[in-house]
Amino acid sequence: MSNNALIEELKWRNLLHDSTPGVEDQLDKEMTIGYVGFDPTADSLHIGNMVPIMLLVHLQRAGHKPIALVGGATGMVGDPSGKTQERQLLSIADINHNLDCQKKQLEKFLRFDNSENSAEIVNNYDWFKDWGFLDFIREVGKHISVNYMMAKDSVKNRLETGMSFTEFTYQLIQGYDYVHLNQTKGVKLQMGGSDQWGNITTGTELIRRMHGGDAFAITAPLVKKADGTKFGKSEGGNVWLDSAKTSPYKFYQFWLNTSDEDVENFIKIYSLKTKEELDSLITEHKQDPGRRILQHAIADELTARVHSEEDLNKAKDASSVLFANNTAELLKTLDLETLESIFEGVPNSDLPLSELEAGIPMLEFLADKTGVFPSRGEARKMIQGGGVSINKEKVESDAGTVDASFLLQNKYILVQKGKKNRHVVQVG
RNA sequence: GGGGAGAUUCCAGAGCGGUCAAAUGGGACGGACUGUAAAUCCGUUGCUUCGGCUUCGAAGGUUCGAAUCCUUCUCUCCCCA
Repeated sequence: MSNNALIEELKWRNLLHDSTPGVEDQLDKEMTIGYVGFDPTADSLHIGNMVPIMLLVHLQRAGHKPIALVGGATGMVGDPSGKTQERQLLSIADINHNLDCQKKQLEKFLRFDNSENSAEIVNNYDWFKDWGFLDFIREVGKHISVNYMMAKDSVKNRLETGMSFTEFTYQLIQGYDYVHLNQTKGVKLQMGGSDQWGNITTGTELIRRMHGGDAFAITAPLVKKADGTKFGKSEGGNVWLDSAKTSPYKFYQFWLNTSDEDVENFIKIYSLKTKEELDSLITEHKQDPGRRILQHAIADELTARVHSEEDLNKAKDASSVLFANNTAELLKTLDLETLESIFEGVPNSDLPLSELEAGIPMLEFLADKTGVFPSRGEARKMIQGGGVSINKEKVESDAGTVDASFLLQNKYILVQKGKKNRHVVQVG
């Protein structure tokens, strides 16, 4: 077996979970066309989806051709993999909307330049829309036995709780995608998360039985945190790539807060830095973990790549003002423009100036008026616990009143709940 | 169809007539310590104008008083057919 450079790279980056025999030879032999499928379950991709994206990125950087498949057809059926319950079908309108959104995001990561290994985006709805049910079961269904399909984990795990025929069919639909791409575009590699292994091998099996050609597969491991909790969630839920759903500031903060235990693994998976660069960063980081060199490196690189250099700078400025100590005085001196750029992306609420001028009791301000706390009782308890600051000054008592004198540049009030949660009240 | 067990605050799980807004554990959140890390320790974890108010599957009933007793209903689980 050869030591293909791409495979070696995926290995040290912990991006290789499983692969079919012979992939290395195939990659050595010729420019290989590989694809990854994306499920249009949401109108944005999230950082979990970025792992298969990285597979495509590395594939292209190694000189091969990446294809991103958006699942207009598969999305209509619903992938049962890893699901314990039948999925709710999405409406066609939702699917189309989601597809469009995801396409735009995918375009950011890959190179589209009409060169030989230029990336491509395809939609499996295009080749499924004209198939009739009878044609499909005669031409495709005949090649795969129900026994084979039942043996897949995605099906086996649902035998107890039940599964619709629709979802049972899913692997055939996805499997046929591979057949189609193999026949029409010469695609010989399918990649994806390890949960896709079953679906992918149905594809290679179909190709083998229908046409007898070569077809290979690579999967990446599921990203996990060292403490066993789910990766890619922050308190607000998923960490999305869409800046409207997860602001660049929050995105940057998410990565900056990566624990020491995880950061080495994550940076290998997500960074495009070379092994040498990463090794030296890792060594440096270990000498003084308190500087959080790796956390800064991954947060900088990803915020810039997913959003932009400009967004990164704003996120960093905001973070340094919002998190540095003793900035209460500094905060008051910042001009409106600076304040606005810092507060961009920080969770916020609006408050009419007239109400503020009349003076608002502290608890009412924190709970009813701004929604920083769900109830006054909770706000009171948090103040008693020393967890609330306004404009970076600790709130000592719940009896105070908030009025116009709290305004920064006549427009904003900064509320902090605990160490990490910032909230901006916009008055006007 | 027959028999049995159960439904408690985010979860698990105590409570079995007053001392129960409800033990304990987990989670979550906050504080201290740090490095916006981990571990650890401490605190909070129904709402409140702090007088109270609304919670223990649902609806009724017994009682001075019910999460706890009774009736009906709904749902879940297990065993036998």
